[in-house]
Amino acid sequence: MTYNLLIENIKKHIDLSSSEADSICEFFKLKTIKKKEFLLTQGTICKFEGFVVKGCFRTFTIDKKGNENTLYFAAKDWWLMDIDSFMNHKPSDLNIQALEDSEVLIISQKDKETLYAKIPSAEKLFRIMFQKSIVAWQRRIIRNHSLTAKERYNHFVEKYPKIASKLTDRQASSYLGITHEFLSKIKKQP
Amino acid sequence: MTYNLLIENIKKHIDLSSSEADSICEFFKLKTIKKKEFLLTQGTICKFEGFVVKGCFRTFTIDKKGNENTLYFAAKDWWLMDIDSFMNHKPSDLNIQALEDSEVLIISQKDKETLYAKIPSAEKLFRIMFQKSIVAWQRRIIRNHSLTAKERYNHFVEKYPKIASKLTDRQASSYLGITHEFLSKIKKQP
DNA sequence: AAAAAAAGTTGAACAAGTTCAACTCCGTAA
DNA sequence: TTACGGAGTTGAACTTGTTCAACTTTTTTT
Repeated sequence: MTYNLLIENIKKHIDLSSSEADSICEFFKLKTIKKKEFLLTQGTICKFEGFVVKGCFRTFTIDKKGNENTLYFAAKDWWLMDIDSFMNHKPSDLNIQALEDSEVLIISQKDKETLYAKIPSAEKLFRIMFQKSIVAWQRRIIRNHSLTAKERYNHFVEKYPKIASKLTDRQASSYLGITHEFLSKIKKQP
Repeated sequence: MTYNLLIENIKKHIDLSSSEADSICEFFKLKTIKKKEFLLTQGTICKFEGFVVKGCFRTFTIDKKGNENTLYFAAKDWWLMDIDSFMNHKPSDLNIQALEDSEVLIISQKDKETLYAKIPSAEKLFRIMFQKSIVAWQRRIIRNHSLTAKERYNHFVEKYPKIASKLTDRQASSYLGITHEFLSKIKKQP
């Protein structure tokens, strides 16, 4: 069953009775999406939170200079949303695009509120998930400031080999914050 | 009273009865710290979470190359901690140093657990605070990738004028991810 | 008030990363 | 099969930011 992955993911963060697990799962609906299609586009309001069960996504923004900037990739077992747009009901700065045929468990904004209200441990679950997420963002800032582009590339490939293997160089470079031409040159270095 | 600032801060995030507010405040103790003293040093475990009521702090790490890297500044009305060390009871990578004589409301690791257990809305409070924090970290990543050093400097000074005015150029540059020499050159540009 | 230490400035040489243009390679649509 | 568009590669010129060293100014310590 496709909900097992979600339950296992939740159990990494908090202890959960199986009845609670089932109640949580009831709020999520499976959504199928094809390669290159968008789950969210810049300018629209993000009305969902998603958990990837199959495939891979890229979350990126296009800045004033027209450059694509990838915030993160989300493969199987990752969560997915524009947290700012979702929380504040405001137009998103982000695009979320499927890199391959994918499946996501989706919970709507409204259902998320109900989930928090009805299942007390949900607050704790997401509080802990968000804490862990902050740690990851902080580490990325430090890496961006203290490592060279080549060191960042090596770190990325070592830490996320499965995701890295699915990407074009252009996609990887937009995550690392460099041009694709420079990534090409980096990869040739000894 | 010094707890008013904390209560007002909390009310920005969730609705709170005055009895709940008082209960939360009871967990926090005032700590005074002098300029240049450390609230946390790299290698020790962060056993507290803090809320600044007076003064200003700098949270930074020293990398393998010996460079200081500032993760954030925290002035009055800001929260302060090494979230990774606090959460996982592991040695911190961060230093937290007072930039001037300061006062912080401190809650211990243990009391934080008790707070979550005894006051149900605390989970929601910190869940929401962490959400907002993630948005800020994500925006900083995007800025680091899409803006030049000069643009990042201008943004910083415009967005946090009070903090910026308290800093030496060296401290500001270590936040922006550039050398202090280059910041000096940037500031002279027209 | 003097001395010491830390912070800021400047210039020259250098390294890291970008831009642009030309070319190649590959998958896929016609 | 062709041709077309997207992805990767490469080189030359360029821009951004670093390094190091010397110097000045400000702050802190004694």
